Amino acid sequence: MVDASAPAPAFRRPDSMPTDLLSVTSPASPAVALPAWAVGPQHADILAELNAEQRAAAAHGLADADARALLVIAGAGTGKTSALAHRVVNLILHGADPQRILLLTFSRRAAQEMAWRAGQVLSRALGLQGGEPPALPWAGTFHGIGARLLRDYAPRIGLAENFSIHDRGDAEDLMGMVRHARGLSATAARFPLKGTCLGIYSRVVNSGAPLAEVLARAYPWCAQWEEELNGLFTGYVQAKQDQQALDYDDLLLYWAEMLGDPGLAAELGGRFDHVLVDEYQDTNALQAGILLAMKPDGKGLTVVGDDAQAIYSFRAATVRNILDFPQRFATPARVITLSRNYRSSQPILEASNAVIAQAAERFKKDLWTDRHSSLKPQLVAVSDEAGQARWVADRVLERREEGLRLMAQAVLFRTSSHSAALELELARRNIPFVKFGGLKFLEAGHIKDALAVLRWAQNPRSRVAGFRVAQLLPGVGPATAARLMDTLADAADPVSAIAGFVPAQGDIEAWRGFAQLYAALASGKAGWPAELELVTRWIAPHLERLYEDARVRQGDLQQLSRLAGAYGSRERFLTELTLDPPDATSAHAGPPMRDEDYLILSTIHSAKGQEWKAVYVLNAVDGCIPCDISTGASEEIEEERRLLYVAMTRARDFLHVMVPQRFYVTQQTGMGDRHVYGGRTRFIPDSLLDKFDLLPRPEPLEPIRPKGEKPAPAMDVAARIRARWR
DNA sequence: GCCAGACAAGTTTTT
DNA sequence: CTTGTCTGGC
Repeated sequence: MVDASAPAPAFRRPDSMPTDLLSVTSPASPAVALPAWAVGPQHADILAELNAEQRAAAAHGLADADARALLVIAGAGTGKTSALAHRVVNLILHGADPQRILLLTFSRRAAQEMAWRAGQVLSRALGLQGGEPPALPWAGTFHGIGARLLRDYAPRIGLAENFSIHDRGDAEDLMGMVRHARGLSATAARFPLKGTCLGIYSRVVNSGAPLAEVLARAYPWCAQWEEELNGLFTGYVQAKQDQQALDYDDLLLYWAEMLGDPGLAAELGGRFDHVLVDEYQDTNALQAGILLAMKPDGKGLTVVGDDAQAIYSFRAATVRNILDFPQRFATPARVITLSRNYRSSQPILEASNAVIAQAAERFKKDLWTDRHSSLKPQLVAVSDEAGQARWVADRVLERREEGLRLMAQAVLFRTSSHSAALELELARRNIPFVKFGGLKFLEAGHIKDALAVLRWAQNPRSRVAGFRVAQLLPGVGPATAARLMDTLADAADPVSAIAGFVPAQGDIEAWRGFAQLYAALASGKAGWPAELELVTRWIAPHLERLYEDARVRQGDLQQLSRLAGAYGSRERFLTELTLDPPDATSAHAGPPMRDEDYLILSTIHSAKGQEWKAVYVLNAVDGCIPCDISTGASEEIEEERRLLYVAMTRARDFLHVMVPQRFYVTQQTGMGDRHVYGGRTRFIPDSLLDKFDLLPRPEPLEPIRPKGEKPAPAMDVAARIRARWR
């Protein structure tokens, strides 16, 4: 048994990590138990700075000895983080042990911010000056906490302690290998791709629903493969266990299964006096099950969320979790609603409220604010994406002239690729930006290659890693790699097995070089992060051979090396990178300097929980918001509506909703690019137009016509654009 | 039997 | 840009 006070292996994000500057930088302070003198009635009254609703949430169950579970419905910008942080501090001031408080958040960034805020409040309450406030050792994501608990309990549940954690890509690769091994890549009718298979599998695990139901509801086009999929998943689970690997879902699933044992459930539940969960609307059935198993009577359980901001159903999150929460307990939970918005101006709030008011089912709450303003949000008609990019860039610069830093402004969009035109425009004008969401650093092929080498050294049984690495060598393809992994599976000593392996058509010299590298890594003599240098040096010539743009990729590897120095060991590096990948990409070669100013570009999903003074929402047209893929079931439409609501409520003072009149879809070659007239998003119908300032200020349209045809008269186009606004 | 390279197709959102 | 499939060459 590892003591709960042991330093958290998976929980400290190194300060020097480049992406860190994008979030609140919290000093990673060690867990400090409060001195006895600090606990008592003499502390400052921290609750005085809250409003009545927040205070009720922060004080629930303390003064009045009300032991019910607590549900806090916290609308956008209502000071949710503050209320939660104050609750944590209040608990501590009333004698709760910080080591026994479990704080579950949606992202690591949110966890850090929460821990930091709580630390601030606590310092103030205790009148601490300077010095490090006590930290919350058990603040993290469900997945992160799961990983940590599983490392602790591994010996007791028959799990290898050095289990690998597969990220999405690894999991897909393994699924692909099993898919192939079972002959499913050569079926007459096309079998679902490995990514789709993993999606289905993940959905089954996270929703707890039977495969047939998941197929019918979310993957109807794969329904004919139910039997094969079932077999595939059996093989996939077996493969994971054979190589001692857990995927993201397993981190929750093993945790939940562990709680199925009454003894362990009592032990785990008893380990924490208080469990607080943020963003509860985005948890799934599996996560809800974990909470219930840990706190069956609801005592000590607090969940906070906003059903109007549920945007993760694709991850099997269900808004039912929050809607049904009060009734899950013998004594129903207490519900407190925070409705005072501290973020947005009155007109922005009104427009956002109007958008969400059209939603079908929700906890009723109309947010209010006293931040009056005469400035309505703008609904801006532009010709097309290029015009949109120019308009946004113009406005961003204008605002900066007015004194609003780039960092106080953000551009939000539904899909990562929607910012492409804008990125070009920004680059052209030398406006620095950082983009969140979309393809990540770690998903690039060459980064995965390098990490696979390390992962393979860490866990020689990792078939996914070995399979990938072996194929970097000239003359080694899937067949040889598979043979190698088979040989290795039976071998007692992986190092000599690799050294002794002879690739039939491979380059013997190249193979020897790799065997030496592997031996060096396995011995651990080089130490960390020197090991990564060895890998980088070894991999360079291979990248040269495999990729056209090898030089750029070399640069990325150096970036990886820089990251590596901040972690204590190879194991930590791999684990933390998997659970908390750097989530920003930027136009710069390296990360921007700390004092540099840059514009934020972000998917709406990644913008959750954040706010900016000025917000630009791109492509508010049908087909983008709602996304044309998600226009099937009405539930999906509702989620897209909430997505727009989330985007709009990020704005404090200025909100611009962009409506390009013409939107291109790239089609197959030969037919040329097509365009669609999606029209303004259905979530802002005519009846809501009075909530906005309309800016029909279209850019001049380029003629759109097949070759050889005369351009349409300009007047036609202009009339058409006016007609859009009626 | 196996690899490398060419070609086509599918690309939402994320721990 | 990546993944899957097909084909030519060893």
